[in-house]
Order: sequence, then C-alpha cells, then structure tokens
Amino acid sequence: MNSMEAPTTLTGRPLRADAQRNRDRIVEAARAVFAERGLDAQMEEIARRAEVGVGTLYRHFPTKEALMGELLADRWRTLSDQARESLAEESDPWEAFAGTLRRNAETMSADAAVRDTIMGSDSPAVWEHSEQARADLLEATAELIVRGQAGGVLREDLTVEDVPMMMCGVCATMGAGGPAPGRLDWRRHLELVLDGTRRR
Amino acid sequence: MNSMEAPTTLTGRPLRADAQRNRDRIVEAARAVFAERGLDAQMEEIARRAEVGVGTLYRHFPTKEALMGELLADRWRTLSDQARESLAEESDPWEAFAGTLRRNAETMSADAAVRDTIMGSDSPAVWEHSEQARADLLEATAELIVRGQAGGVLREDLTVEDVPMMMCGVCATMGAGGPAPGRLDWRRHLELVLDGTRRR
Amino acid sequence: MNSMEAPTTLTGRPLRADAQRNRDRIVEAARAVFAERGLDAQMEEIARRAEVGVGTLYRHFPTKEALMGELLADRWRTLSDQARESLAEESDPWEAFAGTLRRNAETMSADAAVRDTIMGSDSPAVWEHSEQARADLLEATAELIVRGQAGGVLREDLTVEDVPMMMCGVCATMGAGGPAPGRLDWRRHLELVLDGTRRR
Amino acid sequence: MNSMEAPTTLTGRPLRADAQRNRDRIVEAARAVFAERGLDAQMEEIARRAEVGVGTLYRHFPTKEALMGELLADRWRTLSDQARESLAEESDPWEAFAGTLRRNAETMSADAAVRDTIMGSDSPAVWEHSEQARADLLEATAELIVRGQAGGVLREDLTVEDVPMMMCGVCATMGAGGPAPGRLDWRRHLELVLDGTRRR
DNA sequence: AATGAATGAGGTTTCATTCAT
DNA sequence: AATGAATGAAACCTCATTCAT
Repeated sequence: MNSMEAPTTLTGRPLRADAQRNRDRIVEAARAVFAERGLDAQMEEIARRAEVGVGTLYRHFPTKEALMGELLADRWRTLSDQARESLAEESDPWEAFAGTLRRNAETMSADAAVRDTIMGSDSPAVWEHSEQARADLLEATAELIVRGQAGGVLREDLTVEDVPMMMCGVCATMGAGGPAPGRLDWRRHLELVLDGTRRR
Repeated sequence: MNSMEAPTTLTGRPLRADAQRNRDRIVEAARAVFAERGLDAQMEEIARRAEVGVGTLYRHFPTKEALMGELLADRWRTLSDQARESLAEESDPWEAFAGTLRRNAETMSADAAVRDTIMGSDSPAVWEHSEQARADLLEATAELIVRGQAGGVLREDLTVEDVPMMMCGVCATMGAGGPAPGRLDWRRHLELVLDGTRRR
Repeated sequence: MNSMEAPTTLTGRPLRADAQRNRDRIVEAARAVFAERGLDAQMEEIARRAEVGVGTLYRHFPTKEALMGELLADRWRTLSDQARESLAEESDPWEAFAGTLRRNAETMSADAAVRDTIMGSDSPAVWEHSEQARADLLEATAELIVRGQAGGVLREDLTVEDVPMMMCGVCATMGAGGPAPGRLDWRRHLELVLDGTRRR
Repeated sequence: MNSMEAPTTLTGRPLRADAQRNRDRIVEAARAVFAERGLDAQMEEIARRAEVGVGTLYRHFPTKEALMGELLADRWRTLSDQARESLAEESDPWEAFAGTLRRNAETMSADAAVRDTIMGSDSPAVWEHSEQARADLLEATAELIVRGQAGGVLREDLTVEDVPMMMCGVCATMGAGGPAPGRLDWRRHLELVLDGTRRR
C-alpha cells in the first residue's frame, strides 16, 4: 500500500541488494532514534542502531536534514495511507473523517522528531523532498472532507488546509506542558477539535 | 500593570541603578534573540546584542535555562495581565474570553522561543521559576471561564486546563507548516478553536 | 610574639583604623577559605567571607598571588614562632626538635593552600614577599639542630635544609593518596621521618 | 616489559592501526604537556602537540580526567615493571629495594602531572581507572619488603603502605621549594628516607 | 575608601560531516 | 561500498581583575 518508489542511486540505477538492505536498516533506526529523541538525535546513534558505520549512513543520506526529510515523506505516506484506508473501508462519513484523524494522531504521538519538524523546522532541505507525499495526503484529506460535507456531518466552511493546521495543534500538545507531571491530554484536545468540525 | 516585582540581589537589596538597566537590556536582548532564533539562540549573541559581556549576562542569570525561565515567567505575566485587563474592562463575557485569547495569541505570535519552550522543553530548570506566574494565569483564565459559563456563552464542559492546551495548539501553528510560503494561518486556527468553545 | 610589623599604605602611612580592620578580616577569611579549598579558592568567596566587596580585597592585595604570599609569610611566622617557643620552653633537645616538627606539622595539616604553595607554586610573586620570614624559620630550625647535635640526639649530617625538605614530604602526605578512603597516615610518616633523624 | 594490554574499542576489537598510532601520539603529547604544565595543562594544547584535532583526543579519552587517569595507570605500570625487574635481576635484597626506589623516583621526577595527581587530585574519575595497576605495584613492593626483611636489611616494622607514603614525600620535594634557585634536593631526601628504612 | 557590577579570555566538551583505510 | 577515525567550529560557563558608582 505504501506508495514509495524504489530508491535509486544518483546515476539512476537501482541499489544493489545489500545497499538496499542497509538503506532500510538506516531508515528504521533513524525512525526509532528520532522518535525517541526528537530532532536532537545524533547521527552516530542512528548509525550504531542500524549497525552501520556513519560513513554508510552519509552515503545514503548526504545530510541529517535529508534523512529527516525522508522520514517526513515516509510519515506523510503513512498518514495518507491511513486516510485512504478509511475512505475505502468506512462507509460512515463522520467515522471515516474522525477515525482518520484519531489514527493519524496516534501515529504522530509516537514520533517526536516528525512532530518537531512539522512544528518548528523551516529548513527547506527537510521539506522539499516530501512535497509530493504531502500533496497526496492533502488529496485524501480533501476527499474525506467532501464526503463529510456531502453527508452533512462536517461544517460547510471547513477547508483542506484546516485539517493539517488542527492536527499540528494536537501534535503540539503531545510533548508539551513542561516536565512530566504537567503533561497535557492530547486525546482530549483532539476530541475538542473534532467536536469543533461537526456541523451544528 | 505588569505584576512583576523589582528583582533583587541575593541579599535582598534592590539592584543598583546601573545593574537594573543592564538587566533590562539583557532581558530585552534575550527576548529579541530568542524570538528570532528560538531556543538555539546563543548566549554570546544575546550578550553582544545587549552590549554587555557574557560575564554580566551570567551574573544576572546563572544558566541559559534560568534566563529562558525568566522570559517564560515574564510571558506568563503578560498573558495573565492581559486576561485581568479584560476581566476588568470588558463586561460582555464572550468578548472578555475571546478577546483575551486573541490578545494573548498575538503576544505569543511574536515570541518563538517561549513557544518552543512551552511546546518542547521539559527541563525543570526552565519551568520551576515560573510556577507562580503560571498559576496566576490559570486563575485569571478560570475566572473568564466561570463568567462565560455563567453568562451562557461557553460550553459547560470546558475546563481551565483546556485553554492552555488549545492555546498551545494555536501557538504550534504559528511557526509551523514548513518554509515560508507554507505558513499556516494561525488566526483562522484560533477562530476555529474559539468557535468550538461556544455553547451550542 | 608574632613578628609581623604593622602594614602601611603605599605612601608609608599607617592604615586608617577601619582599613586595618578590613585588612585583618580579609586575611582571616582568606586563611579559612584557602585552607579549605586550596589554591583554587576564589577571590569572591574570600571577599564574601570577609564581608567585604572584592574591590576592597583588591585594594589591600593587588593580586591573588600577593594575598597568598601574605598568607605564606604569615605561616612561616607561625612555624617560626612555634620553633622559638620550643627553644625557650623545652630543655630536652630531642623533645624541642621533635616537638617543633610535630606542632608545625599539625599546623600545616590545617592549611591546604599553603601546602599547595610550598609543594607546587613556583610563582615568584607568591614567594618573594616572605623571604625574611622564611629565613627566620630556617634560623630557628638551625638552632634546634645545633642543640640536638650538641646533645647527641640528632644525626651529625643533618642540615638545616633537610628539615623543610622532610616537612615538605610529610605535608605532601596530608592531602594525598586519592579519594577519601585511600588517605595516607601523615602522622606515621612524620614519626618515620623523625626516627630517621635520630643519631644511631 | 610494560604489562599494558593493547587498548581496544568498545566492541572489544583492537584499535585500527592509524587509530593506535594517534592514540600513542596523544598519550605521548599528554605526558609531555602535563609534565611541563602540571594538571592545568590544556586539552587544546595536548591536541595541538599531538598534531590531532581536539575531537580525536576526546574520541580516545572522553574527559580530561580519563586522560589523566590513563597516564596515572601507565605510570603505575612503569613503576611496577621497574620493581619486578629489580626483583628478577638483583639478588641483593637491599639493592633490589633501594634500587627500585631510586629508579622509580627518577621516573617520577620527570612527570609533574602524575606527581600533582598523586599529591592533590581526589577526583575518583582519575583514580578508578588505575586501581589494578596500583595494586600490582603494591604487590611488587610487598615482595621487595618481604625479601628485605627476610634478608635482615629492612626494619621489621616497615609496611607496604609506608613505601608509597615516603615516595609521595620524596615526589613532593621534586617540584617544591619555590622559584627555581630554591629547589630542594630530592635525591638527598630519598637517601635520608632510604636510610630510615634500614634495620639498625 | 568601599562596593559589587562588569569584563572577556580561556576552559572543557559536543557533534555534523569528511576522508583515509 | 563500507567503515569509523578524525576534524574543528561552536556552545556553555568560570573567575581574576577592573572600574563606575
């Protein structure tokens, strides 16, 4: 289901099998480390976790930002896939919309670095790689909204841009509020937000 | 109106005139640099901007976190003062509530570092200094809510904790969305959120 | 008994009464702080302990080394006084000699910075101020040795220079041996050394 | 003869050839700089002298204390090796004992930083790395003493702990006595001390 | 004369990235 | 292609000393 194409070398050839395996290990390790540590994660630790030298890591991703960019694109794809899944499987328009947001929020709650990126990084190097994937997500979101509005369950003035905005707000809640005991309840936040999207 | 007391030395005496002036310059410079660069701002640059040696900066604030803590506390005070101003001057309960959130959001929109702190820093050293100021803000917020619920304009199930949470979400929007042209419209976000707090 | 002369200003006039009092407080505080912290003691802490501004401290002693130099001179005087006291009061030559070394060692055991200086600092600025006092100490030591050799209790080949050397060795033991539980027993060391000075 | 094992990476593999060469250069440079400047030596200077970036230095030794710890351990090894050499080659018990102390003292006389550490540093981080090496040295010392007492040339009450204590004292003499012309004669000191260990 | 605020060179350590093996 | 050692520009913070009040 994941719409990612096979990566190629700079010369356009597909990667050798072992290189592909390394690339996968790196992405997986990067995901884990970034998710735990946020954007401050260190390249060395990612390489270590991938059981690969830093040199290899840099062969696949020329900078930390490029690596993060890949993760970001990948994440857009997950979110997008989850939206399309709802569109395909859930016939109730409200449940399709709300269910997607809930699943996507759960996904985001496990990924500190992507949250950090969405909320704070304005380095083009991170974003430019994922324009297509982000457009896909917006497209799926648009369908959810259209269906919801057609079904009379979503506010008429809700736009496609509103959704990432509100999701961004909910994501902010996930790591916010100061040291541990002050943590905010992002699920409550999401429900409030969802409630605000309902047609009155 | 700002309820901040004059800072004192460790012996409790008020700061000497020149020291107070320097302290003010430092806080001002810190605000500016932090606002531009976010939490990664450098102490050297703050000192340079304040036209002060680093040593002076460290005399006033023993660590970077302490400096950020002061900025945070100061910001809570601004927000809190703005809330009390609305309570005192605006008789319409909805306008008091919504007006406060709008003003406070405008204030936050100019302060990237405080937003970053709220959303991301979980270092106790930053937060502990501002517990009192934050409690004040919550108290003022509670009054706004009580009045709004009494006046029948706010949802009955809205709690005091919901407000910082939603504001946190709106703040997240302010620096979010990727490089410049992608910027999200946080004012729209705020209006959606406000709309969600209305009694149906 | 302490042979220190009244200090004067640079112009030669005696210090004003309050200035003298400050000077005394500073020396006392410096002694305490240096004794505890060794040569790494900070000027600010000394000033604080003396309840005096750093500026005042620097008015009396132009550098940290000068202050340490004064303490060193003062310490030579204590040691020297203790030696003369033994010469005056103790008729047994061995007891005069050994008793002096034991008392002087006890004195040194309470003064980490003077030990550090003796053992390690070769900055002339520290030493030059105390040449006279050190000569006095050597003189008293010489008398103890002469008397001990005349009385047949000290080795014939023991020289005046040997004593500070051995004392320096014993002092080294006082703060040595690594973290706490490894501490060496300097009193045992002193007794071994004393034993080595006896005539066979 | 030096019983040091080849250092290994964290994964247990031996260092790559170039890394080993750098490590050696660093240790050598550190020895030189520390010897000249004492414990205040700067990491930058050590790196410069080793013709290596600071980063490389820190890759091999995570802190300044760790580096000093290695030098200390290395020194214990030298001393210990020298002791064992005497045990193996010198059949006269007095010459074995005294010869070891003389050689070890010569070794120490060239190493100001290790002397400073022994005499003044009580940071566990420095010491803990060399516990084994120090124990080895004590063991060799114990053998020298046992043989000397069995041979009737050493005092019966001399203990293993006495030796490092006295050596510490002699080491103190090496850098002591104030600026250059006042330097004490540590070889004389050592002979006095040795003399004190003889059986009467 | 006293004060303590200000200074800033210098110290240790980190980490993204490069490059020899 | 892979490795991981090497790099070095910052970053934060300290403290002896100076100087305005």
